[in-house]
Amino acid sequence: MPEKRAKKSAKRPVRRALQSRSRATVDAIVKATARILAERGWTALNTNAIAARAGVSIGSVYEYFPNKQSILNVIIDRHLAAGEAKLAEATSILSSGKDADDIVEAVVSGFIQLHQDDPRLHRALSTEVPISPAQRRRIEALRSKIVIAVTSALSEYVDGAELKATLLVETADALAHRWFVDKVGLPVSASTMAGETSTMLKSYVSAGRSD
Amino acid sequence: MPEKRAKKSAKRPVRRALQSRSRATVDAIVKATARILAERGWTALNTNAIAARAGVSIGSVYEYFPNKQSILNVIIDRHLAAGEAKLAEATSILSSGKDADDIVEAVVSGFIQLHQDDPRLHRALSTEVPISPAQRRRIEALRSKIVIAVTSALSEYVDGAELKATLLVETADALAHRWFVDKVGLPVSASTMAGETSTMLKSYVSAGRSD
Amino acid sequence: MPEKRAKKSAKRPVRRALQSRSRATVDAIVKATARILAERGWTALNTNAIAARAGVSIGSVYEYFPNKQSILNVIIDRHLAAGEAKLAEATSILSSGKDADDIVEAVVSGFIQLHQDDPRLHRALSTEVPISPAQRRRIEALRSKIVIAVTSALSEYVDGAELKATLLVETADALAHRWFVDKVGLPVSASTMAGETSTMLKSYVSAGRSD
Amino acid sequence: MPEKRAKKSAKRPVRRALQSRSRATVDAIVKATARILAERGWTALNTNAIAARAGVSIGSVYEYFPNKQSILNVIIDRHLAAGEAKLAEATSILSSGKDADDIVEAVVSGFIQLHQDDPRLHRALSTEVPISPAQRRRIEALRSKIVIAVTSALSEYVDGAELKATLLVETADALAHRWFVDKVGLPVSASTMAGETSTMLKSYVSAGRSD
DNA sequence: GATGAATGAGCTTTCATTCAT
DNA sequence: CATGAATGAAAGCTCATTCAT
Repeated sequence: MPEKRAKKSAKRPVRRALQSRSRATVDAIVKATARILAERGWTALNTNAIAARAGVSIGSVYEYFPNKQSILNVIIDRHLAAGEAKLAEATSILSSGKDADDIVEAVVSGFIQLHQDDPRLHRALSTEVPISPAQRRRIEALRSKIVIAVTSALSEYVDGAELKATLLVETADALAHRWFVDKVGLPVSASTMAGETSTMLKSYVSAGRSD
Repeated sequence: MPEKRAKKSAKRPVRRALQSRSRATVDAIVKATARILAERGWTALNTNAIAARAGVSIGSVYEYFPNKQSILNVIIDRHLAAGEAKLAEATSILSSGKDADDIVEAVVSGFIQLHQDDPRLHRALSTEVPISPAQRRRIEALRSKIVIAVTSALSEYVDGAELKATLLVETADALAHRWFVDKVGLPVSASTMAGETSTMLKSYVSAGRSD
Repeated sequence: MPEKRAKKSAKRPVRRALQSRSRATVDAIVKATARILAERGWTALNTNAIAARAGVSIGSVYEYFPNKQSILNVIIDRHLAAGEAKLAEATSILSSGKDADDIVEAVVSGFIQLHQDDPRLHRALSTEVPISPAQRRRIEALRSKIVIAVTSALSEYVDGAELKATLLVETADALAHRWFVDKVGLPVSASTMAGETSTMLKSYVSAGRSD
Repeated sequence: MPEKRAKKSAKRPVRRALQSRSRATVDAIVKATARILAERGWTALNTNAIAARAGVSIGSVYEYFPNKQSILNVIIDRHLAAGEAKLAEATSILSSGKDADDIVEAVVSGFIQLHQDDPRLHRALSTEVPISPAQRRRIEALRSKIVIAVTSALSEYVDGAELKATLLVETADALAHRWFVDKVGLPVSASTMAGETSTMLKSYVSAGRSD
């Protein structure tokens, strides 16, 4: 069995090669899942379809994932990671920001960017896929982090920063979802709605400030 | 033919008794469905569970509903009907309202009342249950009606009433959902959040008005 | 309860009236069954459909018939009775017949008349409805009777009457079914096929006769 | 990459082994279906019984067949294929035949062979199983082909070949069914009946020929 | 007797998961 | 490790039959 010896004698490279192959397989599975979810929805998502779409066997899917939910968890995790990345990115803007309006602008545009990236997948994740309590906690934790960051950024400009940050974040998130994911019944374009959203929130955040 | 007369005179009560039995069965099925949905979620909702929870046989479920989805449709319909009733009720307030602030108050409190009624069921319906395109259209139609009513009410007080009505309705709906259905991560009580929501929206709606 | 006394005091007329009502109900059920069978086939035949079509309640169906099969049995029985009636009628022709050709003619036209009466029902009965072994025996018994009658009629004209009668009866039955029930792929009209059938069978029956 | 080569060289046998396993499963399912149909009839045929009898799980049945009807289609197809094979085989006899009697003999014995092969299954297929319109067309198409072949074979010996071929084929088919499938009420052995059938048909076909 | 609501065994089918190859 | 055939619990639904009214 030459393969076996090869593995033993040259563990590192082969392992690394294998790992990259593994990673590729995992990635193919996750991407296939996301594609099916975005294109055909939760009801059409089954493990055989995932395997077929990923170009691997169903056995391989279970080689890398203990069950179907765990694939979804990866997708949700990636979404949350994207959210965290966006948060980190925004934090620098927030901290280096000039005034409260810039902060509102950063929050609103941050959520819009988040929802504009693959809105069909986003919709599926937020309205079809059953979320486990653990995932829900992770989502809320991220939300909380964002609120804290925004609170801290706002606190030097306004009073009652936490309350305002909470409203700002929730409203920006919900309305970005409506304008760019649901996209229905809008009297004007989504970006006009986004502008109006900013206007409303800037006015709200700045209301009654000390200066 | 005395039997015939006897039968005729007896038919009504029997018929009525039967009808009330039927209605009770239908009601038990719908209620059981709503209960399971609220308590154990869409994933746990199956026709056998519905029958068991309703205390009827699976056959009775299919005596009154052609399929599983149709039971859900009734529940969704009832929810929409509740929304429409609330709208009708609010409309009188809107039309007899004194100023723009009253309108905002009516919209915000209307959505809060809507979301406070069985929030777990509300959550299940809005984030788990697969909604058919037809149902989605009905939901959007109701939203649209509400926006129109609010637009009309606002138009005598402010400029750009439609845009403002849209933002007002969407924000009120989304935030009421967050404060009273999701109920997570709030720095203060839900009703304080609601008060803040009203404040923000009143200020937004009244901003830049002519007088 | 005046009805009850009425029943007791005037048993006969009421009983007869009831019996005729019963007979009407039974008849409606049987006719509805036959209609559904002829029009929509065995797969569409269920007891609720029968009750609805007969204009009676499902309970009444089970008042008069112990189960679904027993309704079918009545239909099959009626068909067999029609066959027996046709046989009795034909027997007089057979016995008063002038020659072997008349006998063949009588047999062929007898089967044609049998198959022409409601061919869709006939088709359903012969190719869809599951026949119980008991029914099959009854059918074979009737066949047997016919063969015996034909044998007896033929025996004064030909040798080997039983063999010839068997072939005659089976061929006439099978071909009448093909020409008038299946009605497919015929190069000429069904009645021309029937004429040819007679010709063939007359020639066969008369072949090698003593005269 | 020795593994790859090893895999490649090993793939074929494995693939073949898998294929033969699949084929064995498919075959077991089809055979089980045919057995149940022959022994216990259409009423007793359900997918669970098929799986149990085939010694496979119900899941495997649906791995290879999209639904119950498709299993039956395979059986019907096989029957039709057997009929077509018999036709092809008979055609050579027909074309190389010496006279009209040989043709009749070939047709009669062809149908007998067809019906003698698993007569119980044959009976179930022809009198119980619901045949789709498409299958019915296929059956009639085969019948039509046979009639055309026989017509062509007969046309050099007799006048009105098509009419005679139609009667010949229909009679041979129907009577072979009666003698070898239904097997009831025969005064003499099935093969004697078959001989008589041939005699009748030979005489009919040759009647009124020119020579 | 008549009614029709209720019953539940039993059917077809799906799909997450396992395991022999 | 990869494969994909096989598994079987579980779901949706039908319909002959029963039984309270």
